[in-house]
Formats: sequence, structure tokens, C-alpha cells
Amino acid sequence: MNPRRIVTPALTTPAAGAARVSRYASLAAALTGDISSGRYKVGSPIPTEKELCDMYGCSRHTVRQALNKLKEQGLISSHAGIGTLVKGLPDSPKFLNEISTVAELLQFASSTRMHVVSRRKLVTDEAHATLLHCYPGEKWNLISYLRKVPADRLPMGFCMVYIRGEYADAVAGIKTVEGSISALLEKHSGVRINEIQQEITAAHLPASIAESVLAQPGQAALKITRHFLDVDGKMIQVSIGYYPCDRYRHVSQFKARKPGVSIP
Amino acid sequence: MNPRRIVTPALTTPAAGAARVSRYASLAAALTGDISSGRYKVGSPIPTEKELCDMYGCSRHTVRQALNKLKEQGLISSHAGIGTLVKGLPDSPKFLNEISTVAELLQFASSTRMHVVSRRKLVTDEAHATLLHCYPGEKWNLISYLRKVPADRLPMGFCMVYIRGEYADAVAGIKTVEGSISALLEKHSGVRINEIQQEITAAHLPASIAESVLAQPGQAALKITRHFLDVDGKMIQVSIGYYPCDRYRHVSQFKARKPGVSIP
DNA sequence: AGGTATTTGTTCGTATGTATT
DNA sequence: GAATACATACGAACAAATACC
Repeated sequence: MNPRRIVTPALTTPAAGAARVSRYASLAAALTGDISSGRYKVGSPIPTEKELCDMYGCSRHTVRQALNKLKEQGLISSHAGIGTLVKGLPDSPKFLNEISTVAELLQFASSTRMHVVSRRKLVTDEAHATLLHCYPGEKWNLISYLRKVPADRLPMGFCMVYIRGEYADAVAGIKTVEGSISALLEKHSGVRINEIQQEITAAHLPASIAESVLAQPGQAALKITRHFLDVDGKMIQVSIGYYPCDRYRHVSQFKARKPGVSIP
Repeated sequence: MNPRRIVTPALTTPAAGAARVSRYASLAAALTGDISSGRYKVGSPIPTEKELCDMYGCSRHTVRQALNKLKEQGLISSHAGIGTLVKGLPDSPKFLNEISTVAELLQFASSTRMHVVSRRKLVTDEAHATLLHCYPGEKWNLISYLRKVPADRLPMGFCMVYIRGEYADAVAGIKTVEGSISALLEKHSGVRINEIQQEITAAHLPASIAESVLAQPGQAALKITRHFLDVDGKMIQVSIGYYPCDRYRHVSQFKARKPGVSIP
């Protein structure tokens, strides 16, 4: 039949006294590699448990622990009398960013407030059209405000918000706001934000903004640009914020999707 | 034979006829019930493996199979020396509305390459412990590299990656890498990254890094710090990257989920 | 159809290592 | 250092499901 010898590259030797990975974990990694490399093809059987014991020189218990890891990830399935079949290719894990509300995305706790510093109407030109992903000649409103923590002297940042004309009533006479502007829009006019595109870059603080936030011109700052779209893909609101370094950190947390849970 | 002591009546006795449910499955069901009934409370320990052996009159191996089922469902977590703690209630539906389509959270992926510039082993001190969320005295590896687009002269950024000692073999002799380091770790040692914490701030480019990336010292840059954790919450890898402004933009997209669609 | 060999599933036992108290 | 508790790994046996002759 076959030469009962180790044709397969042996497991990472636990030789040197350093901290090491468990045998079953190494075996699982090796088998995963063999599946993704095509050595074991989808739909075909992998070697039997006994054969794997011989190939890798370990006990059946260890082999089964490794196979269990692959089963948890949905890579294989096994049945008594049949053997173990490759069910699918290893998928790079998908990560979810767990946020539930727009307010959470904005990350400004309820402890911060917006203080409006200016407000004006405008008709979009070419430059606006590029920024707002709209056509020239549309009516929009522009509101600028400072984001502040009441206890702090220095504002966290300066923000400019473009709002499509028909929704601007929601923020008509407002001086200070808790929460988010998009929440105001949703409450007042019934638009439903369906998609948010967010871009974060580093920038040097422009002089005019530096003055507003009591910072040095040219200081490093986070520039966060967000586009808010409704279900039809219509641009509702665009915000551009400058946050001097040391006054704001953008934090997010991603968790792996559980195997078998599909996301539409 | 050994004394069949069945103190707890929960298990369907395997004796009579052919009640063909495995013992470990029955035990898992019993424990799940005890958790949802509040007999074992969230945050509190459940009996030790040995105690469960005695309570249910089965071997430790069977008990561990049952506990493994609960671990897969995220109900419990166990640690050597501590015991097994209840992590959450069964079927806790605490999932959220919006997802980030981060097929690549690390948005560089395929078109860019990492060029390793230095590599060393270290034993963590207090400062490391704070950064790595670990204890002083642990063995870690530190790899520094430049992220480059092959066609461009200027690198996108400079990155330092801390890797827990036992996983460092995966990147042992590597000079350039396509893709991500965490993918290497997963492939080589079988660790499964389960959670990523990401922090983005603005920073002024330190002189040493500015030199590496051919930029001006003090220039504004994105500083991106990421912590990679496995299912047990163990820190596997921590990366800190500096990306001068104009060389990299961090983009993400959030979409609302249809109301009523819940993720189990 | 029947019997046997193969393969995974379940369960026991034992020993040693590692992390924590 | 000792005791405790989980983690890893070896071995063995039998049961259940399937395949093959």
C-alpha cells in the first residue's frame, strides 16, 4: 500500500524550550493549509484519522482535536463509516464593526455639545458638486459648529455640515445641540439615513480653523469626512470635521462573525 | 466496574434500553439549562471539571466534551488555575444594526507590500505591558516594516508590529510580505483572530520615522493602533502604524440593516 | 441479503504541563 | 513551594454507521 513513513512535513518541532503552539493547533493549521492549497479538494475525503496519526506521528485524540477545530470553522464534515470530507475553503474571517446607531458612529458621548458658530445658504458650484456628490446649481445649507465637552475649555474640534436644502428646516434656529444632526434630520423630516461613508485622514490645521479651536495653525489634526445617504442613495448630509491631535481619538472595535451566521 | 453514583438527576441514564443521546450532549443540555435558569449566574464559576465528573458520574473527558459545546456557543470560558466562568446567557441577541463591510479592515491588502526593516525579540517591561495589555516579563517579538505600493517611490507608512512569542515563528525569516501579518499567524499556527480594536489619532511624525518614510519630521500623520485578540481575549498581535498625510486615507462604509433582521 | 472490514463517535483511564491561588 | 484547576496528550475499548464482497 503506502510506505508508512512521514512524507508530510512534520509538525513544528517543540524542540527549543520556548513557548510553543499545541500539536493539535499546528496540525489544524497544516490541514487548513492543505485544503486551501488544493491538496485536499472540496468534496473529496481527507486521510482517515488513523492515517493522519501515522502521517503526523501523534495520537488519535490529537488528530480529533485538530479536526474539531476545522469542523467549528465549517471546513470539513465527518460521518461514521464514510470518513471526513472537505466542505469548503477557508474563508478569511469577516469582521463586524458593532455599532448600533449613528450617534455611536460619531462616538461623541452625550456629554458633548455642538455650538453653532455660523450658518448660511448656498447654491452648489463645481467644487461643491465634487464634495457633495451632487450637481451644480442645487440648494444646500452650510452649518459650522464647535464640538465641546462642557467641562473643558478647549473644544474638541470644528465641524462643517452641508445639508440638502429641503431638510435644512430641521436645524433652522438651533444654537446648541446634544446628539447628532442626522438624528435631528430623521426626527424632523422623516428621512432615513441608510448608508454612511466615512473617510479619515491626517491634515495640518488651517489657520482659520486653528483660531476657532484655540490651537496652533499647522498642528496635526484628524480630518473626518462623512457622507450620509438615504435608501435611494441620495446624498442628505455631508460633514467635515477637524480634530486637533490629543483632543480626539477615533476608536472602533471589530468582532469576527460567527461561522454560519450570514449577513445580507 | 466503578461505583455508579448519580447524585444529580439531570442526565438521561444511559442504562435502560437505547436512549441514544450521548452523555456529553445530555450534560451540555443540563448545564445550558442551569445557566439560563440562573443556577449558574453570569460572571460566576460553574463547578470544576472534577466536581462535574462526580456530580454526573462520568469521566473528565466527557465533561470536557460538554464544556466544549458550551464554549463554542460562547456561554462559558475557562482558564487554567481559575476555573470555568459563565460568560453570557444562551441566545443573548445583543447584535446590532449596522455593519462595516470590512472585507479588508486593513485596507492595503493586495496591491501593497510590507518590507521588513528590523526585527528583534524582547521581554516586556511596564511600558510594553500597558501598550500590549499584557504582563511585564512576557516574551514578544517586534517587527518594523515599511508599507509600499510597488509603483511608488515614497512608502505609504511605517509600521511596528508586536507579536506574542509563541506565534512569532510564522514570520521568522520573512523579508517582504503580501497581505497581512495576522493572516500569516493564522495560517502558520492556527490562531484565530476574533476581535480587533482599532484606534486612529493624528500625530506629528517622529524624526526617526520621518526619515524612514522620506517625509518631514513633524509632518501630520495618521497613527493607527490595532490590537488583535483571539477568542479567549488573549492579545496576539499589536500594530502601530504611522501614515503621513496625503499618502493614506482610511475609508469605511456603514449600511443600515433592515429592521427585524437579527443575527443570532 | 448477509457478514465483515473500515471509519468515525463515544467513553473510559492515565499522565504531564501550565496557570493561578 | 504546595495545592488547585484547566490544557494537552498518550492509550484503549466498544458502539454505530457505512462500504465492500
